Amino acid sequence: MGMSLRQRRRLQTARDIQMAAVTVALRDGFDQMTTEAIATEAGISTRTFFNYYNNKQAAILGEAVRLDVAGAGWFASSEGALTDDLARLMGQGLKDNPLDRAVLRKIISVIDANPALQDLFRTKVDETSLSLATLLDARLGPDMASETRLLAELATHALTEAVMIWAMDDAMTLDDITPLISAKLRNVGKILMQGDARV
Amino acid sequence: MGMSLRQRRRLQTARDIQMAAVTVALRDGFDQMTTEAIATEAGISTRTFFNYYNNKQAAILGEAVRLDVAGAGWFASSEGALTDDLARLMGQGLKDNPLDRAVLRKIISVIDANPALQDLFRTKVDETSLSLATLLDARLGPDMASETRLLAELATHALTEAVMIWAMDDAMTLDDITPLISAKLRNVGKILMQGDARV
DNA sequence: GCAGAAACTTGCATACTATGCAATGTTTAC
DNA sequence: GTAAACATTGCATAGTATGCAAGTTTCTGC
Repeated sequence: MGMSLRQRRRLQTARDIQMAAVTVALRDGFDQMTTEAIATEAGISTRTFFNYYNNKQAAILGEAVRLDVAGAGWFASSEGALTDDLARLMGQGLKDNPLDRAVLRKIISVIDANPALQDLFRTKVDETSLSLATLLDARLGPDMASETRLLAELATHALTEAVMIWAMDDAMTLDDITPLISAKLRNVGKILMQGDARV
Repeated sequence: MGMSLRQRRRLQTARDIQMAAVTVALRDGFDQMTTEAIATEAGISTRTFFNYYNNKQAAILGEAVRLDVAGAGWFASSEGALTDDLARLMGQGLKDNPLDRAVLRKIISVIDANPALQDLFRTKVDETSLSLATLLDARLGPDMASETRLLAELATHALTEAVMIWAMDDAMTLDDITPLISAKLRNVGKILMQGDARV
């Protein structure tokens, strides 16, 4: 019931290309990096490169964290604090989408050196935001539709920050991410209410 | 003290190109749109097009709203509700960067038809976020550094949503945007605190 | 006003990105 | 074992983007 040979090869090639892209980006700089260089490094033709990724950027950023919307029915009806539930939801998402710390660090290096990639990274992360908005809609009801999107983006940004911190800190485990997100969200909530008597 | 002839022409050409880009995008579809078509529509050479914009996307999205960081000293030391002050700050930014409702509507049409542009639009908006983060740092102090960025992004997203609503609703004035942003932020704050006893 | 500096437009050359198509080879399913 | 599905590749081609140099317009200081 494991993957077929074809599927395993495809996945492996996709990873090889990503590694090659990151390697070349760190070596030559992102702006100087050509698809030809990536293909050569990965041992494939440039044509094959485009069979796997639509462009260079996509090759460097991997797959986005995908939330298991189906398995998150509990979220809509939970009575817990929203910040905690959001954090739990995303913490679960991370466990379902294992990240390689070493690869992530390299990716972060490339992003740090190329601000233009930051946008693409956020865009990638915001794919998560979409499924989250659906879940929030279910929990908060239609009255809050306009705030739902803001909240979803806020939560995914918090997730991104937390993942970055985790990637850089060997002492952290994946389990430490959930409370970190929770704390971040709660702090933002507190700050937002600062000086506001209308709570 | 007015702009020189050169400056006025440059600005006008930049606007002409943007109009041309939007027109062509609506006519041919963004994916089918070529730089050559834009240049022809704008009455310039393709080479000149690239003297004004780095790429097609940039030609469609105009300049980002720029906050007047220098003139916002009041923000750091204000005692008012943070949500209100943020809204006021961004409302002021809008007045300093007058938007053309008709053009904005066309841009929104193009974006709606091309999800890929949504990311770029947000990226554009997030340029505002950077200056905002600086101001928030000054107000909240170094302890809150990690939440500052989240807050800045949240606020700029709220700004974007409010501007979209304004663009679509002729009955709204620019002055209506400030309280709208304020309300959105306050609601997000409330929702974040939902079920949280630790306030 | 006029001369020279600075800026703008353009064509041309060139490197790179990205896609379609067709040929060939590999894996899968029955 | 065979046919269908899928993967890799080369080739052709359209489009993106930049550097450079030549020609023109605008600006600056006198």
